[in-house]
Amino acid sequence: MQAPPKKRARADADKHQRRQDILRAASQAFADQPFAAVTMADIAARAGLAKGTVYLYYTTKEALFLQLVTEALDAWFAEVVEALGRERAQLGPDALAELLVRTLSTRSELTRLLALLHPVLEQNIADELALGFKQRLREQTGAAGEQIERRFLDFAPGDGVRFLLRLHAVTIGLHAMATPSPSVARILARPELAGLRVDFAAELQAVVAALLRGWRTR
Amino acid sequence: MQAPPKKRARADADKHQRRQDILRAASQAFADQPFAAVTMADIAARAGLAKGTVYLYYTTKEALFLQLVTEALDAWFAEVVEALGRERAQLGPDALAELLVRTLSTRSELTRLLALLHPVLEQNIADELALGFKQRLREQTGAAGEQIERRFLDFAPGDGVRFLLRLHAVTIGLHAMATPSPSVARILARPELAGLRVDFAAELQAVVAALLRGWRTR
Amino acid sequence: MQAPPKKRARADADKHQRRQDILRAASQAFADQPFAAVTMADIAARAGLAKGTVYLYYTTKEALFLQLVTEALDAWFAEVVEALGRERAQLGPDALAELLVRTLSTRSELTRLLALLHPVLEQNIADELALGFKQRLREQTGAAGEQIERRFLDFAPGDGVRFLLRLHAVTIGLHAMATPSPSVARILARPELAGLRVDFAAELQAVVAALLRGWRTR
Amino acid sequence: MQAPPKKRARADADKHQRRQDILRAASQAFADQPFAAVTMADIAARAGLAKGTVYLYYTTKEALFLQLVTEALDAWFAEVVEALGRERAQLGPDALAELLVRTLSTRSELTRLLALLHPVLEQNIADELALGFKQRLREQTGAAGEQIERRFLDFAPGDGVRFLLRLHAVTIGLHAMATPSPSVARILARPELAGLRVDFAAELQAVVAALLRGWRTR
DNA sequence: TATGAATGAGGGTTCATTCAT
DNA sequence: AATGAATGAACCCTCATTCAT
Repeated sequence: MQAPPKKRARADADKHQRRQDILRAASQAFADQPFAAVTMADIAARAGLAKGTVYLYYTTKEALFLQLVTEALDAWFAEVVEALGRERAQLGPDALAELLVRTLSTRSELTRLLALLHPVLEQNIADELALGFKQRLREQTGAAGEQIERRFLDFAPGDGVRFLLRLHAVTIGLHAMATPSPSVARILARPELAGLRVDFAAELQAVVAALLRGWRTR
Repeated sequence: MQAPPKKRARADADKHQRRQDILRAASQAFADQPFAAVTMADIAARAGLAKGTVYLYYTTKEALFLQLVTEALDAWFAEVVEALGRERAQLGPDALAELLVRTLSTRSELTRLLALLHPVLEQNIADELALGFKQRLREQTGAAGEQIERRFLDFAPGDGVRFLLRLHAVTIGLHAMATPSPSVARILARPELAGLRVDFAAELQAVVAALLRGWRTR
Repeated sequence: MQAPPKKRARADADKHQRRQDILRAASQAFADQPFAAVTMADIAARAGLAKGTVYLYYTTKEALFLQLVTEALDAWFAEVVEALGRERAQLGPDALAELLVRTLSTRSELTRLLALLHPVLEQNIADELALGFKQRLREQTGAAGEQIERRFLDFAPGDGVRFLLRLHAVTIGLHAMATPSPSVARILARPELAGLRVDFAAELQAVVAALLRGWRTR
Repeated sequence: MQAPPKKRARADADKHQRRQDILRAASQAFADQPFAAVTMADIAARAGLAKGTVYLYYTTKEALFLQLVTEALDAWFAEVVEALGRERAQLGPDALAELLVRTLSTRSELTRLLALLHPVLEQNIADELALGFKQRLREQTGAAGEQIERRFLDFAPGDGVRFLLRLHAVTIGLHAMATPSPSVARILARPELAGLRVDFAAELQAVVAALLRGWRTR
């Protein structure tokens, strides 16, 4: 009982499709288990490919997931830019925070990946790949940052990028705190520990709004 | 020529001392390598003990490091409380942020451990241990939170704890972003990517100050 | 259906025995397959041990087999020295060659290992191990060399060691040529290729005798 | 920007050229790394061909290198025969040895390949190929052997071939011993281990000369 | 004939943890 | 309480070879 070999991807379009297939397979595998538990063999199997084939498209496991981050970030940036573009007037701190939190809190894959980005994914990738990722990040951050600067009065030039980086940090941290292990989740269910529970979306909203409200150093 | 077996720790004081020895050994080992690279064998050797002995005092590697976090947090809370106690008057956002950042940015072991806490340390510990840790955390957070509430005008009751949790999140996130892998560090050295570099202390100061400035929801 | 864990080897004697057990297991596995085909898992299984346990006694596969060479060489040197000691008078080239060939050609494990020694075994061992091996080799070669010098008139001081090294080389080379792959063995069975067949013992005898006969430079 | 597909080799001359190109590429790749480290992909790239194309000309990696041995041997035999032909008179053992050693010790590719021949190259080739190689070897050995018999008084008919096979064996063995791994080379640099160092050319000269000197069984 | 995408077997090694002594 | 021998799961990646295009 074995799947037939995949058709060979000769044209660029086919290759691109294959990369996408692998990415989808990785995304699926990542959906219900932590990064460390996802094996390349599993990804290959889900994509209907042999193990070695995956390595034709991604040189390492980290490189593969870095691409996943890239695409998830792209999608998020696109949504943010689009949403901001739809706004006619300036946004207040709460409205801006709400827009960002809404787009982030529905993207749990992205937030999980962001938490992985620095301690794991960026640890085993070629310089070239890292460079590409960072340059793209700079561009996206730059473009979205400018867009944000136009929608939020208190932002001076350059503040958009600064803000996005800080949003990134807050997202990472809150995500970690809001995602307890099963064991810890049980503990936190106790009433007396209610104060330590973190609701990702609510906290993110609160923190980002406050950050924006207090932005101007005066 | 081999070290003689350690004297048995019978009295409670001896046992406590042994636990401390192990903790110091772990701290040393952790100082110059990442968590994953620290082996229990290494810790045991540094403590002059056999591998098995370490397990008499800490049931898992994670439990051991959780204790390390506990002590590092204790020390930090103590310093914060002490420093706040020394202040006579109310503190402004910048001053409060400065106090917190100063005490945090000099404790790199603590910040590294905090980044590990949720994704790693809390993954493999007994419920009992997790409970103890969280309860202590609640107490410390509670006490320090109250103290902070007294020093910062905009804080309402309960805000101290909330703020500390958010500080925790920001610390985790900024630490991750400010600690690139060697490969990524090389990349970020390029002038055009200057905007993506994160200076832990400076950013923490900026974020925390803004957070405090914008605290009051009105 | 699983073997019970081996009793723990605490005493030095027990540990030595365990090393021997592993060595025997490796020897068995090596008897009917080439080095590359022997897996550490196989060796462990034959020794009734877990895979990891083997690594407590030998740090790498190569280190393990280097020990096998060591012991096989020890045994051969012992036999040679003993046999030479039994001779009362000087030996002629043919007699000396015969003695050496007899002791070598019955030790196919040794000759196979010698062929592996330089291109494989010495490739992945710690300097310390390599040093120990070479020093022991020097001692054994030195002792056996002196013994030989006493039994063969044409040898001047130092010639014993020189001769043994050359014997080593010839052994390696002839063994390689006398051990064709199945495919090549089939080919060489053809009558017209009879001239290319190499009989290890016969050739070794001829070469060594000639080498001795022609030793004196004069 | 990619190299265009190579023009198709239709004429026999073209095909022969392509085989030569591949051989040259393999030779280059083999020059600075061990056999195992040379990949077929590397060879193909150096030859400006696709991986699959190489397999149109050589069925396996071993077959390719066997051809390399063949050519290197051809060249050596040619040089030897030519050099012997230039000699007018008989050669003494030292002179004959010197001639052979000179021609061998400058051909490190050949000696490296010979060391590979039996344990590696002859392991994975079609019978047909092995047959061709052995037959050619027999012819070359036969021709060169006869030539040598004419130049060395002590040789009886058939001795030339016998001698060449033994020369082959000695070459293999001494090459292995004279080519230590980096680690072992470090070890052998110690003064007390000087006696175990093997200088390929010097040893080969000594052994071959002795072999010749002692040739006549009487 | 040329290409290069696809295949998939294959194994040494680490190390947290256990438990006999 | 201390020891340290024994356990065994876990896994990425390479690369010779094949074969559809």
